[in-house]
Amino acid sequence: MKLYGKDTSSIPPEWQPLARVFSALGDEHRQRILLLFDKGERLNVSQIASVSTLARSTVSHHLKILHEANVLHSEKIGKEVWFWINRSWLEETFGNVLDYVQHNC
Amino acid sequence: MKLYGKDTSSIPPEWQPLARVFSALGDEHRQRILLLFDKGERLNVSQIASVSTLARSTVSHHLKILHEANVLHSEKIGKEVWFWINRSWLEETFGNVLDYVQHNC
DNA sequence: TTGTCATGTCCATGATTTTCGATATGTTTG
DNA sequence: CAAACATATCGAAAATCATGGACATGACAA
Repeated sequence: MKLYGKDTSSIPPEWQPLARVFSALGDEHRQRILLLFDKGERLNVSQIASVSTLARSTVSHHLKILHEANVLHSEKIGKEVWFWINRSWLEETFGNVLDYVQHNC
Repeated sequence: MKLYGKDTSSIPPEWQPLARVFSALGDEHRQRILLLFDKGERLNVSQIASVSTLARSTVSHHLKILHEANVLHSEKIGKEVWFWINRSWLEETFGNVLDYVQHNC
């Protein structure tokens, strides 16, 4: 059994950024938001909110979580904030997970 | 913008098993439990509970969620229930995700 | 059969997260 | 500058989830 520290109360530091991605994606609304993006597309908050059943402020909250987990990039241009998928981070993250599974499971 | 249905209130059916994996892994205690397993190792509930700060019934609860998400296999042998990582499912799942990211993001 | 052990389930409490409306901030436009 | 707009943040209510103790079940051992 692999133990990091004396018990299971904490995640090894190198797994923490990854753990954040999973937590961010562990919500149906956020999963659904991600699936909205076409390849390379950028969407602003209004566009996302307009196809959502949620209030605008709630969408904003979910976008913040996705952004903090590095899943989405964002850039403010004028009044609007544009979001797009952080492809390289997701590739790296899931590449590492797949690697881990293949070599350690 | 890719829309499944009229709004963002549901996940396309083909994504649902995957969404369940993310939800299951979106919790630190469950992430930590997974990291316990050595390559090919099987662990029973007592072993996992003994290195956890959580009560046995709570560990049981988390194991159930991981099992329902297909992340863990389980088999009852005598009094004990043994759990092990569903490697092939995780490989397939994260392989698909990586593929999706590489071709659609 | 009785006792013990490993685990699961139920229930009530507490903690966390989600949610929306109101308000605040910063930007463009008239 | 004032109005209109896009978004973020705050705060409180609602919903969901995690948690542990008590009890139930099922297996083995005496």
